[in-house]
Amino acid sequence: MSASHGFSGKVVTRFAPSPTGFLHIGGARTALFNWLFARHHGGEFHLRIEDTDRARSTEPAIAAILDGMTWLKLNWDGEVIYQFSRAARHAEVAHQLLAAGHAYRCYATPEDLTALREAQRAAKQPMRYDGRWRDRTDWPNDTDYVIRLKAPRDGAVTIDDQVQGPVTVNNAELDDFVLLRSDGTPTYMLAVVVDDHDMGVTHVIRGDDHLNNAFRQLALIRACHETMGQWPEPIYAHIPLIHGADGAKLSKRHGALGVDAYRDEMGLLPEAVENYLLRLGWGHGDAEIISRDEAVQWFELGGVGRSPSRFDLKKLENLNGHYLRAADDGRLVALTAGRVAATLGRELTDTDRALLQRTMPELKKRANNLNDLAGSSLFYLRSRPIPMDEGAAKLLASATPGLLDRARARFAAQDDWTAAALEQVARELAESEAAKLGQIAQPLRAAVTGSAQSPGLFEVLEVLGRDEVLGRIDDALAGLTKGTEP
RNA sequence: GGCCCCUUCGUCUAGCGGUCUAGGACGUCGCCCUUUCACGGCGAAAACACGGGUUCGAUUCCCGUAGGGGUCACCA
Repeated sequence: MSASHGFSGKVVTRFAPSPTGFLHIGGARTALFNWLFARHHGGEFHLRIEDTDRARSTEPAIAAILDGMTWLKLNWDGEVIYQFSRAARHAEVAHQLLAAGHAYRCYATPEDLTALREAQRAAKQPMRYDGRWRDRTDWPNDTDYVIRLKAPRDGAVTIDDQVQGPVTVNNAELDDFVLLRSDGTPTYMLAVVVDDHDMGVTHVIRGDDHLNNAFRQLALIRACHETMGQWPEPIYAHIPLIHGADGAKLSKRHGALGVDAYRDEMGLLPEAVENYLLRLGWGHGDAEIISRDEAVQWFELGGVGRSPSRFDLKKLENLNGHYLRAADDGRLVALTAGRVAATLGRELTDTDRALLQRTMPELKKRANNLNDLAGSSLFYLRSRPIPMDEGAAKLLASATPGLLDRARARFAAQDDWTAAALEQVARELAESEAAKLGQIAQPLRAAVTGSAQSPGLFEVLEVLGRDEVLGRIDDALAGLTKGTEP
């Protein structure tokens, strides 16, 4: 028997994270795929918070998930659904199943179950609930019980997974799992099936780690169908997990961070993260830079690979550099202002912002993330004397003696303070000194920017203005600096 | 350990029996541009895990082996 094949009708997907930690990169990709699939088919995408585990679910985690989804612009349709609020409905279904004979009361204590598992382990048998209460009716009347599904014991189930292909599991591998806990709250297995049904979810797209669960859920769905009628089976798509750069499970060390870390600590743009996540495990010919419109147009489950992929920060950063260069300058000013102000230790003035805006086209070519971008703009905004890094100090130390003084003299006499005119001055000086332009430009760059690298020197001189430039040269000549900075 | 899944350059991938002396991207290296660093341009090295089949023909299909991953709760 096969789960489900062709599909016609409105597509409904959902992203259902449990708020026990932050929205990590794998979850974000699952959300993205669900979002894209729904948008591609003109369907609906819902967000459901699986907070049935009261002890582990937290408010900050919920806030982080919503925040991350919003940052990535993965807008969901309708209200956020909190699973815990539907507990009564879940219990209702469990009791209907119980009444119909598709589920049963189990009075086994945790100690019984532990002993059972111990025995199975010792005998090298698979560790599964043995169904000891499956057919009993001699129920104690003063003891709590759980409700277990009376799962089929014979035959096999095949799921036609849209990513993994057909996967078959023998029912003998599955045990009678718990639907309703002894305190009356639903387990994940029950809650997912009931909520997906009630929400009209047509396609369940989730991490590969849930593939095994799909068989249990299908057994439950079929029991529901027989009990309550009209309980359609969703189409499944289990996407491969993301691993760390070393091939091991993604851990905090390699990127299993909250998406907020990508935004705040790493200074990445949401469109870059989206593009990267899209290409991780999915391809469309040779396409690398993919706009959101193209992604919506092209995305299909058949394009999702079957094997796990490794997280590659280098590629993400490269992509981020691409989107940084393509980003609007005003937006980049807004995104870097906070970082710049924090380093400078003061609020930015309108003049500062105008300066950032003006220099952004050149600065953004040299940065792959917002941290570097902010850092590269600092020299424009600092007041004298500016800090000098090691490379700059070296350039100054090895400069032709007296050359910087003579350059200063020429610039001091210069009226037309434009990049083109200043370059002309420098070239004339180089010629009269029989020096290469670099011999003048490099020490000058060091003096004026405090660094061995910067945007085009003459543009920098123009932006800084004559007084500031001459002052900085004087500082350098006097060996006056704030010391080295990283 | 049982069950399930996966396996093309270092990494992400294209390839859906012949078009593959295997394409693109990141990374690496070289060259060009050049006042530095970038950006940009050009180029190089770099892969079908292994063994059997099927076939006129396998990277593509099947079966093993090896390696990797997932999962086995009154967690989700």
